[in-house]
Amino acid sequence: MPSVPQFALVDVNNFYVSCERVFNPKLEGIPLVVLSNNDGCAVARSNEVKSLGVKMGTPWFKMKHFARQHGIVTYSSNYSLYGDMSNRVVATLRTFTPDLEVYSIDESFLRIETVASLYGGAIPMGQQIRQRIRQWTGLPVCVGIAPTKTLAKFANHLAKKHSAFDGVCDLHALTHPERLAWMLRIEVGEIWGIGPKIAQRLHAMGIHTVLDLYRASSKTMRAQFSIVMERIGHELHGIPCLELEDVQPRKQILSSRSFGAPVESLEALREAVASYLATAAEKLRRQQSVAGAVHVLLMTNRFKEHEPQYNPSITIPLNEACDDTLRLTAAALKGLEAIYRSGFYYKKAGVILTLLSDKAQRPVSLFDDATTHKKSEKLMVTLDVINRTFGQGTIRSAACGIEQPWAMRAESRSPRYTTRWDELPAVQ
DNA sequence: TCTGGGGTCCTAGGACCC
DNA sequence: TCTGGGGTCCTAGGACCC
Repeated sequence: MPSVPQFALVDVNNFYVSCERVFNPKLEGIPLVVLSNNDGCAVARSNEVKSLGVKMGTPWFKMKHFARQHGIVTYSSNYSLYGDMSNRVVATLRTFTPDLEVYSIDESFLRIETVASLYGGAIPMGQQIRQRIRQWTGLPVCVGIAPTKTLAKFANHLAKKHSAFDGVCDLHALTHPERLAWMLRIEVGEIWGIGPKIAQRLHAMGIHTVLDLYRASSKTMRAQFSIVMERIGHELHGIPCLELEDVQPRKQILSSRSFGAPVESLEALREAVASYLATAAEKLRRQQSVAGAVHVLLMTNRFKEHEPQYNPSITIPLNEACDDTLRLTAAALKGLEAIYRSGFYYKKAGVILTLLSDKAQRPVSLFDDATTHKKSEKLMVTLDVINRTFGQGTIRSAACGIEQPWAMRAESRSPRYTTRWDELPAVQ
């Protein structure tokens, strides 16, 4: 049995952009961006857009003119579609091995050392993964393979950026001098866990490339930075410090949105907070947790420096932890009323469910009323089933409002092709 | 006019205890 | 003039990820 671990990182290329192209092949080869919520920033860019020099996170209003000049096509984000496509990719990966960690909406880590030989080795297995995902979902992926997760991320970066790898880079297959040569070519900030701040400090210490970091003393790194950096150092040397992780229930659940236009009135804020809370509570029940407290926050527009700023927040503890939307809504609105001040233009509101615990182990308080409990239980199950079947918000509390004039902008969202019967793609 | 949303982990520092 | 030592717990803030 091989004793060296082999991690494979499978990552969809330009995920949101690729999802749009699956259902609209005319977009192939055309410069394309997908915008964040509220049509705020560019969060996904096709290769054509990347080579035009548009950076990740560029505010849309700043690039609108440039986009028109270069024929860039834009879409609002369509999370129903991306979430569903993501599930299909993961289901496809599970046909290769159950030993898998879903790391993000478009990335999964696999342990492949025990199964790679079934496919004729790691690289042929990587190629079959690419081929099968392309055939079953229409999405392009790249695969990085290495003895640690950090190196697998690095290998994936190489597979993406250098066509010589044909979409699959296995670091085991390179000689030691070849690996060092690649490390010399890549900037240290590309390494998983090295963000802009730490990259800057590393530069100041004369560490510019991955190779520089690879050669730095782990003692110095531990002293200058934290245990996280020491771990990165070990991982770069092929000593695994990170294992595949099981899905853990969230420790907090946040739901927040910027408004389509500034909001002043308490009434509108009440609707928004109630709506966000409904989303968060649905996620809470899905992971079978109960919340012990509700945190509510408001924000004014931080980019308008001349306008008065006010960013209050408050935590409302609950007498007993629960997952009931109506009771959580009451707590959230109580919090909102406590922090609301008139005379400000609010840009964003949010709720965070915290002090989460396993519902099955929920402590029963002295004042627990079994009848009320059962009713709430039934009501929430019914609510979730209806909303899952007929679409989010089909049944909601009256506090969420009807017109919702504060709702975010999404001016060019594609149809939810795979999750709504009335938006199925038509074939001509 | 227009600038996203949802997470985790680590550390430092303060409160508090004996 | 001169004011201990050792521990835990909690929180806020900062860093990172996608």
